[in-house]
This record gives sequence, structure tokens and C-alpha cells, in this order.
Amino acid sequence: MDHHVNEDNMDLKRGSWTVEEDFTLINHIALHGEGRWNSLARCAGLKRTGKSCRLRWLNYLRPDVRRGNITLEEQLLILELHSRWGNRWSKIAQHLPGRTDNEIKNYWRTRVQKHAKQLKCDVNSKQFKDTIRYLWMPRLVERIQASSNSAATTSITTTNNSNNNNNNHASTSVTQEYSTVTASSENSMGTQVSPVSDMSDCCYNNYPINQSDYGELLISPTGYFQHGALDFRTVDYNNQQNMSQWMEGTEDVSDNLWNIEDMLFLQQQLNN
DNA sequence: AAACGTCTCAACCGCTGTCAC
DNA sequence: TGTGACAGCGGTTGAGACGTT
Repeated sequence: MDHHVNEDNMDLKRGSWTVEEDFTLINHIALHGEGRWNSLARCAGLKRTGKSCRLRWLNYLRPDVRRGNITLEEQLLILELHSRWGNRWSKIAQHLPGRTDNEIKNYWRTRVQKHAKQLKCDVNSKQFKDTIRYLWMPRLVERIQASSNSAATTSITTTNNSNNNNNNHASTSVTQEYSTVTASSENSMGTQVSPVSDMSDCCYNNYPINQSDYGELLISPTGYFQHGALDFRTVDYNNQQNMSQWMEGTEDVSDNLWNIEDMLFLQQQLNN
């Protein structure tokens, strides 16, 4: 058997896909459907493994795939779902329509882990997770609110069309998701509350929400964040320059969620 | 302009789970 | 029950883009 596999592998192509290969794969799937990837690769005349064809289709060629520009709402959802499930990328991707596990994984590695590195703390540490949950995520919610409010204001001043609510659907529903999970997870104080009951509950498309609910989302379920119980002294902030660089951030949306108040708060924690 | 470092993301790899036989 | 084929997952890599000196 190995001999057979090796023989087959001898002329297998690897590396980047060409336009012609993409075209062949798309056409073949349009005619015969996806699945049975090894035989699909053979029948289509592609000198690729079934795995490679599957990956190319799912991550790039599929018509409903969305790439680039991960929105604030999506960032919030990724942070939240990762806090719940860890590196279960495909499971997380199921709740971001059009996004692939690969893209979410890349986002996490390039954006989120970068911050942990800059702070010189473990990305899996409780401190970093709390920083995400009680500083980064509320900041995202604020920004989502701000952008949806300004969008609403703009549309009110330009038109009285009652369908404008649709513009805010993604941001409202995703913050509802954040609210639900924040209230249902375990924090670093060890408070255990009930998990979300059903997978379908998690899909942010399913959540209607009132704008007035936002305020409550910004308060941690136990309130411990407000009174310094979050012990940032255990985080290695000796390199204050690194922290400042992180807070002041780069052009990336997720890097600009910090303002001077956050910095002061963190420094207070250090001094206590 | 060139050399170098860093970042991004598409693609690959190894492993595990599932299913048909 | 064992085995092989395949699908799917998470971790890792490397080419190219981009920024800096």
C-alpha cells in the first residue's frame, strides 16, 4: 500500500494554487458537488491531494467564504467564544458565518497572541484572559455601540426609512451573545454559573437585542473588576514601555481599544 | 535603492475520529 | 472486532508583502 501511495505522490503538486487549478476545482464541484475529496481530485485531473482540494475549497473558493477585515463584532465574538472553548477553531468558526477556522486561528495568533507577547504574559494565563474579558471586550462593545449609534444617527438624518434597524443587527446581536456568555462563564474568582444550554443559542444571528441593554454588558458579573480584585500585579509589567506600546497600539482596530484611563487603571493596580 | 526584520495568511502536516466493509 | 479510507481538526511553516533603517 505504501508503495502505491508513494507512487501516487510522486507527481503530486504542492504549494500555491494556480488560477487554472482553481478553475478546474470550481467547475468540478459545480458539476459533481463537493465531498469524497481524494476521488474528486483524481476525477478532476488535479495533481493535488484530496486534503489540499478540500482546504482550497473550504478556505478560499467556496462562494460564501469571507476573508479579511474582521469586524469589531466578529472580534468580540471570537474573543468570547475562545474564552469559552479555547482553541476549538472550527467550533468557533461555526458561529461566524463565512469565516473559516483557519482565518480565525490566524487572527488569534497574529493579533491576540501578539498582545500577550508584548505584555510578557502567557496567552493562557488568567490575568491575560481577564484583561481580554474586562478591558478589551468592554472596549469593543463600546466601539460597536458608538459605530452603530453613529450609523443610526446618520441614517436618521438622511432618511426616515424604518428598515434602518437592519444596519445594526450584527452589532446588537453580537453584543447580546457577549452578554449571555459573560453572565454564564467562570471568572478568575471561581464563580461558576450555568453554561449556555444550546449550540443554537450561540449563533449571533439569532439574537434580537435592545440598545438599552448595552450598559449592563460593561459590568462584570461579579463586579470584581471594578474594585481592584483583578490582580494585575501578578502580570509582568516591568517593561512599562511594552505596555504603553500596546495601549497606544497600532493601526489595527483591536489595538486601539485602549485609552489613557485604561492605562491609569492598570498602573493603579500595579501600585496597589 | 538595498538590506534586513516583521507580519500575514495560505497551505501543509500529523493526528484523531468516523464509517464502511 | 479489525482494518483501511477518508474527513476534519489544530499546530506549524514558509513565501510574499510590508515596514524600517
